[in-house]
Amino acid sequence: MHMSKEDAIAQFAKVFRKYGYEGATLTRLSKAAGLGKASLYHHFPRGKEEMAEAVLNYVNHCFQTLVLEPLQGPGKPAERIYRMSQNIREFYRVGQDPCLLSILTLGDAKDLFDAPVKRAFETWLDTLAGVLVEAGCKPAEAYRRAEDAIIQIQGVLVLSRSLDSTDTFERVITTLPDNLLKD
Amino acid sequence: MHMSKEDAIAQFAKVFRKYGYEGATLTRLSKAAGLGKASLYHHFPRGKEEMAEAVLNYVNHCFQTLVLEPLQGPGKPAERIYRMSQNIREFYRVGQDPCLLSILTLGDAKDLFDAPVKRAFETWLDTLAGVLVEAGCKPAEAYRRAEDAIIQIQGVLVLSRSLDSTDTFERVITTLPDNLLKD
DNA sequence: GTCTATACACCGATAGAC
DNA sequence: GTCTATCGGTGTATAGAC
Repeated sequence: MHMSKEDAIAQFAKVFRKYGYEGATLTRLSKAAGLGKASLYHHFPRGKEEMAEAVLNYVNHCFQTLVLEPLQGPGKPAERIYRMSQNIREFYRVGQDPCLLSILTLGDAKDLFDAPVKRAFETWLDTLAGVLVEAGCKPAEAYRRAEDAIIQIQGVLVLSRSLDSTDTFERVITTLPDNLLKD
Repeated sequence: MHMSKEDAIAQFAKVFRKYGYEGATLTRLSKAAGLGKASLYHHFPRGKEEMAEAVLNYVNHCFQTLVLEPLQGPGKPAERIYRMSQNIREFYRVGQDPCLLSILTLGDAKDLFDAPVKRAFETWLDTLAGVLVEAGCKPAEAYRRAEDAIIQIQGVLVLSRSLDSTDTFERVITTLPDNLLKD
């Protein structure tokens, strides 16, 4: 391989995010990896489905590092939430990248990946709500606010893509910590 | 045709929403319309792209009737916003239907439909902001709140689909009018 | 206006040379 | 480990009978 397997998977992620599961054809994946189609099967014997699994694991790993670990790490709750917000800005490239998880809820991919996608969102919800409880929120209120934050992020990704603008994404990310911690 | 052209287009809409533009194959569209593939070309000579255009027009028309007209119609701003919220609940079938506009921002469809999709969101934003101005908001604040409302709706559609639950959708729609009109 | 049959490109996947 | 060549299937689209 010209690039490492992890680099290839990172390139695959771009293809799956942009075209969705059905639109991520072996031709596109092959070009993204700089390998012939047949060569992909040496690294991913079960084909496209295995490539998508690898992408999902890779993205979950990035998400873990950039979003979840800052929330669980040291520092005051407010600082941790600020760190998460800044890293979310990076993770979604200022709203220019669609969320891979949400992409995998469409078409054939939904049936293949609904369990891990659901788990990923639940983990995010629980982790964020945990920090808010630590900051003094009652559990029910913390969970509601965590939901609202994730809704805001997913929503602004859709709107940014539709309007082809990063302004609203910036605004939402900037105001996210205060919205979570208000009162 | 067993069904009217409009009925067929409504069936097409389900296919495009569920599978995306690339995943909406002629075989699936053919089954949805109850017609052979070749027959589709009698009604939509330019093929799949023309079918997607028809779906977009149809959905925009439904959206106009259910969401925009209530906002522009008679009654106090608060009543109109409440009516919009209830109709949004219906329009997205309590969060069980993905937003067709957001679906068309992915893959090949993005290049084909980005202009009309952008226009649709801008119209929604402007109409909603107009009502908030009428309710006493300053224009900048009204626009910001309109953005937040649409972000919430798009976001909760993603989350509802990912968690396979309608609870959060119900909560967001219920609290939407108060959030828009608070203070 | 709908159908069967078909054209041709591309799909995911495999065989086998190197 | 990567390639070319190829498979069977399906994609979009068209021709022509009825």
